[in-house]
Amino acid sequence: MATQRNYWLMKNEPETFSIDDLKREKKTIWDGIRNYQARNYMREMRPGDLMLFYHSSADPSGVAGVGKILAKSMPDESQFNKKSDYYDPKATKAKPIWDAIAVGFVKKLPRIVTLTELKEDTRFKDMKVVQKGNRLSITPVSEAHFQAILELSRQAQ
DNA sequence: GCCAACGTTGGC
DNA sequence: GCCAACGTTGGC
Repeated sequence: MATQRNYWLMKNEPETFSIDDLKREKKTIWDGIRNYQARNYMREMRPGDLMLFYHSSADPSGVAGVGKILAKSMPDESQFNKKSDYYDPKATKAKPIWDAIAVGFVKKLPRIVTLTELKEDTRFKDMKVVQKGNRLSITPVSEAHFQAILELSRQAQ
């Protein structure tokens, strides 16, 4: 039986790393996630899964592109690095706490599908990212929501 | 820059 | 194991 492909949404501030950066670098290691729920979602990711690259704290905030999960999650090296902002003194090589995930560039959307649009369209009312107070940087997305966002990006706003 | 939401920490 | 204090996220 074929493995089910899953879909995700991953937030990042474009000032730090944007869809254009991913396009230029082709792939990246998504690290620095320090939230257990987000980490657990990373551990569920499988090669071939697709993700919506969401620009947060941006003007405008919204979905900017698509990436592909390239490999299963691995220990996040920054947790061992005392000089890193993401250093975690509780983590050891033998017992890592945090994971990172390799993400490849797939495409930049023709235009950003903004958070405002997603909130105004009742089709997306069950999406985690539009729900009030959701700060989680990684959330699962249904295939229907994923496809609908790509379709919206092909239409003028 | 404000602040609501909410996850984490640590004293008890 | 409770919960107050604190820190962070992220839209506005």
